[in-house]
Amino acid sequence: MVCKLSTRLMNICVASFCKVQQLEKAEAVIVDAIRLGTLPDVVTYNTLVAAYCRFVDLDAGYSVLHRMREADIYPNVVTYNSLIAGASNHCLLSRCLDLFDEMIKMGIPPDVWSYNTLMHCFFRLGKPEEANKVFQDIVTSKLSPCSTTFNTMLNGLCKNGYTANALMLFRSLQRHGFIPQLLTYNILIDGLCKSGWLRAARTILKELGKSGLSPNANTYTTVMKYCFRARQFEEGIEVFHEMKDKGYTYDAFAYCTVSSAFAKTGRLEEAYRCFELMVEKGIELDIVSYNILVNMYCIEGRLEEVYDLLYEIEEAGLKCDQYTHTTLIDGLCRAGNIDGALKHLKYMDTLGFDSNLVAYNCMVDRLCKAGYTNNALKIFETMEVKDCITYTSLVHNLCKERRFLHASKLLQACLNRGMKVRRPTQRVVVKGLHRSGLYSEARMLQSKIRVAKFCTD
DNA sequence: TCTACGAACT
Repeated sequence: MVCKLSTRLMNICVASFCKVQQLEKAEAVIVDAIRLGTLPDVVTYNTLVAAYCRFVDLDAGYSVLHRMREADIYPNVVTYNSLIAGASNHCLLSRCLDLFDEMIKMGIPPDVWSYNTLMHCFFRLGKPEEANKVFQDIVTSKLSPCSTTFNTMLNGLCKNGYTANALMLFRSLQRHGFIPQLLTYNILIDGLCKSGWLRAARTILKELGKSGLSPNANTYTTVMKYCFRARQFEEGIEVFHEMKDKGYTYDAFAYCTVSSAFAKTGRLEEAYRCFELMVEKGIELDIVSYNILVNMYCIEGRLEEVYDLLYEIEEAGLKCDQYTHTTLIDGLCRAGNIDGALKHLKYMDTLGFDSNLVAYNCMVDRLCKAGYTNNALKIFETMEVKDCITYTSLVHNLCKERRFLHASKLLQACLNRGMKVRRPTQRVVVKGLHRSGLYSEARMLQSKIRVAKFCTD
């Protein structure tokens, strides 16, 4: 009995250290406990597996699995779920699936948590069909779906562009007696806003108000972000004050949302003030907050100071990510230092990020805006991956230079690749072709637009 | 002891 109690106490200590990312201290607790005669159990090891997967990497989590085997402790479904989550967070789908095989071979049947995590992994990788298959499996199998199953599904549908399906699923769940949680509302409000379904988002927000639940800091931050994005500043600031009145303390998310919105609209003094408030509150800056500061310096053209800031980021033990580099590249272009931007872009290429697409797009867009369309086209030719934003920047600027035929060819290439192009962009090209007397090209483009519309509808 | 939401770059 005494031993059991001390194992529980040890586990509470280990979990507390793991929670705040102090893995060495957690390990030290275990060493001390063993010295005093208390052996770690499966819960102790599971806590470590989860922490190593979250804060280090999957292999570190896996090495704890080996340690538990050496200690003759058998992993259970929670152990594997932590590993699956680790694989999922690093987008390692094949490792996720291997772990499923491994646990089944070991006689540990996956539970609804395992499947929820797999579903989330498919959604994160942009594979909604596979995620939906997992969802259907959960619903029709003996595993009963839980609220996380539905929340994960709703979130995944929204993030993968299936907003209408998410809304339909939500209504159908409600008809079947599902009581939405605050998290469910937050997921839907953000998802609907992101897809531009502002009216539907407002309806859900109203339903949240009537549900007896109170919005939290997360809800306020989301609503605020979309007010700013829709250029409804006064409304956004109102939400900001309402959040304060309701007694919510602002966290890094709220401060970052507001200061970045101010910066984007040229209200730099207010942006800095907001950022300072965050620092005064003692909120530790993470890489996202630093990136917002980098952007503010770039907007002001304080590029020398940006380099100091990059140094400060590394000094703080953080790592510059693709946003940091992209923001700097954009800032260099904005300041007219195209050579510097190109140099940094090449440097970024060597850093091994998943994608440098946005950085390339910044280069293309800023070159176009500065009137160097041919240089932008040269960069465009070297790009392996392009998206509709790449094409749209070029098309608009070619039109500005009255190079409608070239714009039309690019627009068609874009449509042929199945990318969506905004209506105003299409109209500019068609109108330009007509005005220049290029009627047959205009007809060809219009028919391409119709076919593309038919395919996407 | 394990899963799901909000902040940054065109």
